[in-house]
Amino acid sequence: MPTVIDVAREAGVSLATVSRVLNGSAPVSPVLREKVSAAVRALEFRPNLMAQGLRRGHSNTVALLVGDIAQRHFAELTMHVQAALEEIGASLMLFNLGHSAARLLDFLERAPSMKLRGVAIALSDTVPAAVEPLVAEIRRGDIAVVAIGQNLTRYGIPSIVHEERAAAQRSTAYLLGKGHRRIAYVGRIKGSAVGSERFRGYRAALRAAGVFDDALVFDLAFRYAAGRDAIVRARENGIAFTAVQGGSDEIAMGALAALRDLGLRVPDDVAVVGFGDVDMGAYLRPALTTLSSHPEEAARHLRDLVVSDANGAAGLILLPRTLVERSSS
Amino acid sequence: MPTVIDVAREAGVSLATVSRVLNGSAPVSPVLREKVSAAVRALEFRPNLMAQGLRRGHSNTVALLVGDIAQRHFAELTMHVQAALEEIGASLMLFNLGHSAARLLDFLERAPSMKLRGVAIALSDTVPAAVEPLVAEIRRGDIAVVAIGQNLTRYGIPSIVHEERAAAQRSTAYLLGKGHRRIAYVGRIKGSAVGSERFRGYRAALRAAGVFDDALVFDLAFRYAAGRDAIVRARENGIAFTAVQGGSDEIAMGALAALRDLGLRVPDDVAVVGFGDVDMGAYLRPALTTLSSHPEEAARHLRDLVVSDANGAAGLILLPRTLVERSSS
DNA sequence: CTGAAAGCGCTTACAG
DNA sequence: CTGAAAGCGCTTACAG
Repeated sequence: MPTVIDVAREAGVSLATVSRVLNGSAPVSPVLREKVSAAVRALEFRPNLMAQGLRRGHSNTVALLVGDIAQRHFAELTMHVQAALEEIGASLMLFNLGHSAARLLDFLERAPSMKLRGVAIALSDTVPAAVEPLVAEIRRGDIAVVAIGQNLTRYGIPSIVHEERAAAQRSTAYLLGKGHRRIAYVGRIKGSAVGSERFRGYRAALRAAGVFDDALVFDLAFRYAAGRDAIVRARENGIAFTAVQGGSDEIAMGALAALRDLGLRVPDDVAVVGFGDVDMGAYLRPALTTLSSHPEEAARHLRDLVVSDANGAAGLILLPRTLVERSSS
Repeated sequence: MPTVIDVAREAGVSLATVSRVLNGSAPVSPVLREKVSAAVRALEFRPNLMAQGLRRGHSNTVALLVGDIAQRHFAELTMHVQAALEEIGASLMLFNLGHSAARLLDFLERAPSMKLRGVAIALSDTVPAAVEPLVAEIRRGDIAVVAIGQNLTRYGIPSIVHEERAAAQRSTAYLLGKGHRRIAYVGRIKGSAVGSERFRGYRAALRAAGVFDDALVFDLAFRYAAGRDAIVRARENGIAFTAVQGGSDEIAMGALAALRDLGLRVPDDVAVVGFGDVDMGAYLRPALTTLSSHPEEAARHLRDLVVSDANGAAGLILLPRTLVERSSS
């Protein structure tokens, strides 16, 4: 692998000039610039990223911490984040937390030594206050820290979030508008900050209509199993309902399967609404009514925050969700 | 951030001793070892990964190139690869190719300058021969290159693959055993090496039974849409069949939706079999019959190859698939 | 077993 | 506009 020394020799200039041409960090005469460019091409030179990183104090890598990449919306987010970072020449380091707060803290502790360009925290789980000093330490190294999907501005972290409470409220109101009064909520998952946020919207809508009933709220396992188990258990306990608001599309899909197994028709006997508009939903039969998500937009905002070195602001960027009506409701 | 110099000063030893204790690279007397450890703890020292990488000649990051992270099985693979790499203290850099060969070549060209520890290529798309010299160049830098999901041993790349042809053949034989004679294949996707490999197994089974019919082979779009479009088009063209072998679970899911839309019952009118056993399949109704995948095992093998610095061997590791029978067939 | 010194490949004051 | 030199923070021969 050729180094800047080789390029300098080939071009007949100093190391400094090579570096200046490469980075455009200082004016260089057209003659030397062309010589350097020719040498770079001839040698197929590419700067050693480790050396560059050491010297500059940071790499061009952004770490994305996701709550659980097995969940569809995190996979979609990951895809868009990778693409958005690529636009600014940054690489994506992926770290899957698997819903573990311990793993989050562990990573944040190690982050300063990694010399990252940024850290994006994408979690639905409740984030412990212990992250605050760790984030402060990371920022001391001039690393951008951004939250996606959950509002962490209370820890001074700029956050890009979808509306959750208002969206769930709107969705529940939609079901109320269709005449439903017994609407179950599946997905106030224990430890999920986002899940309980959505729950609050659901509850607000039902309270406003005077039909909130705690017996219709289920917080069980997670993903498909949660949806299925909630339906099965409700049946066992003789709890009646005519609609289900899922805490996620995957939970709603699990509910659809359980309803089918119990011989209930959707939407005739029970209407089902998901959350997140995961691509699969449109291909289910009945297709899943849901609330949209905008991972691509979130990724774009993340990219911009990394570029502008967001630290300091700790602003909140809010992405709206819209109801996507399909045949399950 | 404290450096080794700070640790050395704190411990009253030389830099070399600090490094030796940190890396266990040479014997150090118990007394000094303890002094260094104490200093490391006191200062909460963590080695600068950029400096370490520059000096050692490589980082501890492994790049995973996936064909399309939007496809479920790539997301699952990514999850397991991240976990497996973590066991050896390595980080995962994720690069999504989006089925673009140009992007693959581009990444491989840049790879040597990244000073990675390894590159894992997980693609279903046909890989052009142009990768061969690029891979050779990468290896010159002592970076392990491994293929997952597609046999690239012809380019000298050790490969971890699932059986494809034999599995598809077995699956098709299973449908034949159920009495089906008109079995459609959806998923010989243009440019998909893995897809056409599966197709060959399907064809072999049907030819052995003397019932292969090219009119029943569909290679259209990809993912859900492929399955849906194939069914719709077959219907429009009056092509009859009683079973569908999908080139992937997602394609099969699209087919299920289309069949439902056309008023056909599964499995009574048409049986459907997928490929890959993506988690969603078990929650569909009817649940999807499919062929298993073993991403966790693949990730484990990858980890081992990275550790043993696989280059040179170029062996083939074959993972078996088994038929997972559910209600769609 | 231990330390002083060189060097990995860059970038950036500093001096001209 | 240009170059010689220092230095980012490690690791590893080399000498003792």
